Amino acid sequence: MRSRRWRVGELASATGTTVRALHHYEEAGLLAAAERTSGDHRLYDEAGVERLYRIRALRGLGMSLEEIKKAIEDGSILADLLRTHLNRVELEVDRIVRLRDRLRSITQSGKQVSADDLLATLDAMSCVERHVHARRRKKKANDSDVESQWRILADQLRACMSGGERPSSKRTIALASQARSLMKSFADGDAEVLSALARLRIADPPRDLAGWTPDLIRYLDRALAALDKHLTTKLEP
Amino acid sequence: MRSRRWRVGELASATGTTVRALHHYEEAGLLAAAERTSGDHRLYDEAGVERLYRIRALRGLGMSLEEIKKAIEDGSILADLLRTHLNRVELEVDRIVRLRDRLRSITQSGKQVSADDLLATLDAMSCVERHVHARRRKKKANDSDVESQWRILADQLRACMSGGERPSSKRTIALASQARSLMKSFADGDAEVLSALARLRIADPPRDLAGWTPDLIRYLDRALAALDKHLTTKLEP
DNA sequence: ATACAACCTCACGTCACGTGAGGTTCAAGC
DNA sequence: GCTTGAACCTCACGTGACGTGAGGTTGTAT
Repeated sequence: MRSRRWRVGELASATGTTVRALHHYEEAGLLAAAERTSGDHRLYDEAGVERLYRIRALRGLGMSLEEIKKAIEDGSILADLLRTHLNRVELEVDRIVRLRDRLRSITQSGKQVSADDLLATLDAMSCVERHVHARRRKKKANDSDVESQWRILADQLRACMSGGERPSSKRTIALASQARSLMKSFADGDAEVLSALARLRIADPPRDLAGWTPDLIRYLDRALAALDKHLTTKLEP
Repeated sequence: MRSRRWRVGELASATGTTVRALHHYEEAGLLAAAERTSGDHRLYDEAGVERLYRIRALRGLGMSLEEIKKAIEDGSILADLLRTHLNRVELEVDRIVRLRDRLRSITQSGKQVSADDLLATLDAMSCVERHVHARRRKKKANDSDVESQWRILADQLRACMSGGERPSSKRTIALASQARSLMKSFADGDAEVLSALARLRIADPPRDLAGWTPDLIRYLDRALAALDKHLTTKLEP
């Protein structure tokens, strides 16, 4: 029972990547060939194809290769990643359609193009590019600050949970709001994708920080839901 | 009559770019502030906003900053660039909708995801990213080869034009086909955008190559149109 | 005067590859 | 078996559009 195999050029061409990228992923410890021929040619299998999809999807979500490396060993379910990816693509469709509509309106109006038109167009353009920005912002700056904030937040949230406070209590909601702020700084405001990433245990809160146990994360999820409900109620026009 | 002014941070924030990028564009000779305050703060005007739009739109079309610098001094009409940009965005909408539809179909099917599904998804993903690839491919490799090919092609096409051949003659169409191949290698197959870029005198054929006069470019345009008509007639099922 | 945000220039660093060099392997055709 | 050319290998320098931080000045509000 010999399963399918792809040489590096075949895989690159079938997936629209490059041989160089596949080499690079192997060097980076992300994706090794299933085997080598006697002549040392790489042969990838179906598991490799799936792994390549994971790599490229997570990269599209703004993660660096180093982060992808960590995330990809999680044994997360492919279907979850597909859903997260789809959510992200839906957002991108919305953004680019918005830009298209703006450009259509400008080019069809026959009037002189105003500076405000161009400013708004430029802003829409940067929204389309936003995922690239998010990737590049993931630098070391203030990592220790962010980590200590997460740790403090975990302590406070655990006190609420241990003390039997409902996720919708005033205090818990305030902490959830803080958590949201921290999370926003990671993924540039895409709250919906963020919560999906959190479920994938990829995004903040960092998994390797003491205190952020699965039950605490679930508690935070419920607090975030309560926060959303609270905000919706409060903001009804 | 004092027109509007933006400080660098205001412009960056209104357009979704960064202060650093605006600094960089100034260094690169792409976009200078209209004036400076007594404290040396930059002040941009409406012409600067327009120029920033041009820069970002051309960058989105895959050009390097150096190429943008050349292109932007052409005195081309803003409306033409807006149209070209819109054409490009329409293509991008198509591509990302295709990817979204594929992801929807996979996540909703409830069946095991096959390697072929993933291969096709990865390919669709790379189509979405295609403009980034085109930018990165503009390297020195084979520039002299490409230039000589363009030169030879110009000579041959001029012979047809001077000899009074219609753009739809067999020989002219064959040359147009060759031109299309050369153009494809530049912009990764986006023929529609390519012809728009050619009209903007941005893309190939290179403007600084002897022989590619405006009348010859117009002749090529007509030959390309005749080629398209010829192909459509030939390929009718 | 003080405080803080926004600004200035300078300059090293980034990251996911691109590119080319120099060589080997593979497969098809004769 | 030999030849040819495409596909493959490893190695390693280079890339480009900024990101980031340092150290200082300017502008505005209190």
